[in-house]
Amino acid sequence: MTKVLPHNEPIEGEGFILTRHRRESMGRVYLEYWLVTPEGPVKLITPAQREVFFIRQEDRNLVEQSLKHARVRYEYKDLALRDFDQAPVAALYFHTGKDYYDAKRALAASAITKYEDDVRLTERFLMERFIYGNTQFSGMSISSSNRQPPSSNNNNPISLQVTKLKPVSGHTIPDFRSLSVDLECSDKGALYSIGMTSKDFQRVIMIGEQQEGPNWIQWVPNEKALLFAFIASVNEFDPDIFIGWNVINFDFRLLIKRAKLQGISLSLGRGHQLIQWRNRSNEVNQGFVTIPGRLVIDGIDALKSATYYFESFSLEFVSQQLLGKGKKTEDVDNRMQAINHDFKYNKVKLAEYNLQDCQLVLEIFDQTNLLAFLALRSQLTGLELDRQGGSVAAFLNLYLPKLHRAGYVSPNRPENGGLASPGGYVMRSKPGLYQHVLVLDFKSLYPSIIRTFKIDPLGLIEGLKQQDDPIPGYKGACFSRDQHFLPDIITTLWKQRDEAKKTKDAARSQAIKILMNSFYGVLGSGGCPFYDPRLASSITLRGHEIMKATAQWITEAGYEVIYGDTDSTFVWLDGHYSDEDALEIGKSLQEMINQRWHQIIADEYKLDCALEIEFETHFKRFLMPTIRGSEMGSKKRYAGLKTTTNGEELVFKGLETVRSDWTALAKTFQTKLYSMVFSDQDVGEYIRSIISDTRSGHYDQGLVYKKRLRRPLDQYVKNVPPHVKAARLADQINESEGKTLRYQRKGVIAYVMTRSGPEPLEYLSSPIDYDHYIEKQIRPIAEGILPFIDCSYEEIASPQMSLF
DNA sequence: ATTACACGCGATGGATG
DNA sequence: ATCCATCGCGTGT
Repeated sequence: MTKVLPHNEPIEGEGFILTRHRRESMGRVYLEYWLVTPEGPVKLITPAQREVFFIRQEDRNLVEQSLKHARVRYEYKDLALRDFDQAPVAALYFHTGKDYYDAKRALAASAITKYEDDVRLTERFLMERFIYGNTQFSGMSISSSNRQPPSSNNNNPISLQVTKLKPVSGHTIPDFRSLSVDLECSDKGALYSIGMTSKDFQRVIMIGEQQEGPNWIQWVPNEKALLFAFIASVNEFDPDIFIGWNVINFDFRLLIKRAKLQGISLSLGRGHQLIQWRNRSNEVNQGFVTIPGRLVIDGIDALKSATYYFESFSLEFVSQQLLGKGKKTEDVDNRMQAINHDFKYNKVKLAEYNLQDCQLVLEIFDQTNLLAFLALRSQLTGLELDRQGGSVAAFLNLYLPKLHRAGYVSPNRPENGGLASPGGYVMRSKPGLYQHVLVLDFKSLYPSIIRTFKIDPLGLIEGLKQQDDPIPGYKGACFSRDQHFLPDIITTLWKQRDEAKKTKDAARSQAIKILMNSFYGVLGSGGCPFYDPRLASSITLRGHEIMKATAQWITEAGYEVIYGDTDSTFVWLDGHYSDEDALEIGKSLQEMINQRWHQIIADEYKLDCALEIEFETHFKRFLMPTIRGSEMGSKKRYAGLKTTTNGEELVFKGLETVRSDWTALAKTFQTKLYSMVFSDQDVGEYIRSIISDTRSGHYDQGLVYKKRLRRPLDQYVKNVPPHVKAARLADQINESEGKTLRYQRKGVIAYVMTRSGPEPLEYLSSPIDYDHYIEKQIRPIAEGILPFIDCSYEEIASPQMSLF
């Protein structure tokens, strides 16, 4: 394909929006979008745009006085739009960022209400055109060949002046060119080498004398040359996306720092622009990078946003879990030593190590389909590919353009975070050791309530204007029968998800599920401009009603409901049933409940019912525990035994086994103990053996507590819990030995309870306090289940105890 | 660079007697 | 010595 295009030729095409930028020149604002297209990278430049926000027309005089006083240049225009109080609004337009920000400041000072003054122009431009992820573009070419520096290769991207941008139907996942990057450096941050891999590319740039080794090693004399060689490699490979492990806050952060130190411009952009670093507010150690035309995506962040969860997000741990392979386990201190040693004496080995890390990241992305997931999310929400969180922004992207067309501007966020709304209904439970417990779940309960009862911000406003026959909500809410958007947005997503499930497109189904479930959270969050307790409560309190009525019907059908949480109902079949009988009952309850809800919602509300309950699980054995030291049934904690295609499976919810802050000893013990109880085995001997083996040191490896330090170490002031004691001890020792302090700014601490209190695992010095583990890890677990088989821990344990 | 609330449990540290 | 409110964490949905 020819790269040098004539100037001012018409071009059109289709692509995925990778990066968005706002440029200002000659007193005008332009937007720049970099696209990934089948023909390669394309840069779109929009015509000049105006910044905008809205005010009430009644405030015009005040506003104009204020703006005049602040010497702001603006344009005022009355609009046919209203705010949620039905007051007519006007737009204020600005040609420059300075005027826009000056105006915002001036109006804030005089406490004049502004609307939508925090919508970024790059986003507004796309959302108002209903462009989400992909777009169809047409425009005129801009020749850029004469603007390239001489060092550049022939990868001249296509640039064009946009005349039209349109949404695209369909969801093509672009074939991203991704490059996995990893740095090696000294403990002071001096660079040793940079590794890069892709499907068809591998290179390690290494500082050192040319020597024997694989041809993918490029030798450079010093750090300056290393950085130049890296920039050259990037231009040569021309990646859309850099990937890596903690790649933003470690690798790129360090690259920027070293380049500054060496006085080098780190021009990694597609048009040779500089990479930019921005600090996240309040967080010194975390930030973002901006590279025009390219993205940097961190594997850890990406996995988390796809709802992967690992005990540890180290590259080693995650590779083992996902790929079944990793690198050699290593201690952080020793690893640094090994790298320093290899850099001196074995550079080829260091290069191989460097390359291996790149390769593992590449394989993790491949295995998990992460980029496809992120692209799908971007296509659903219009958010940037690398955006984390952003539920509110996603909602606004989908909702605002529709709201404007319905004649309204967005309200503002509540001043003080807003009042709390009730959450899900959690039934009191009936404790016991059961046979045959069925679980029935409402599928996506909150989205289905929104769909059925037309819960919607606009719908609430319209419903409250004396309408004929609004749909009742809670806390005084009424919803319009026909004016609303959210129910239809969810219905569309729901259908798309069913499609995705049908075609076994797990990434897509997952992305849709997350988005659908985020809508309730957004409406109930003070961080969302549409927050209204009437919206949130009309969802959750309807949920309460549905749960209670459902339980009532099951009771009337002759079965006992022993527990329920938000959208699930646990039904005990008291009596002897075969597996087939249980299955039949489950199905018939499902039928009955679905049928009755459809009936009620049609008869009483004249609405279509989107509620759907599903018979999910048949537990052959089930334990609903009591609250510790009480007769009351517990909530959010239970265990059960169910049959799957792979045999029997033990399920634990909320109990110690699934809690990361309990010891391996406790988890092993609980799993074994429950499985014995569920198969009616005698447990006395097992418990006694666990106690005595613990005391004799047999399980010492399993006595480690791991707990997060969720705040900086010096901010634990009201209380000093054991894990903080251990962390402080560890860093005291680190300091006295001249080592790096490891627990000052959040993290995870591993500690052991000794006779002199909690001690960090890495500096364990006192004898282990076995009594602590027996009393605090074994005993409570035994006491959670023994009463249900008429045993007491005292009786089982004391004969053994008396020997000591 | 702003989805929610409900819940249990162990430890802490001050109050209580 | 015991009680009790609170803290801190992790979890369920």
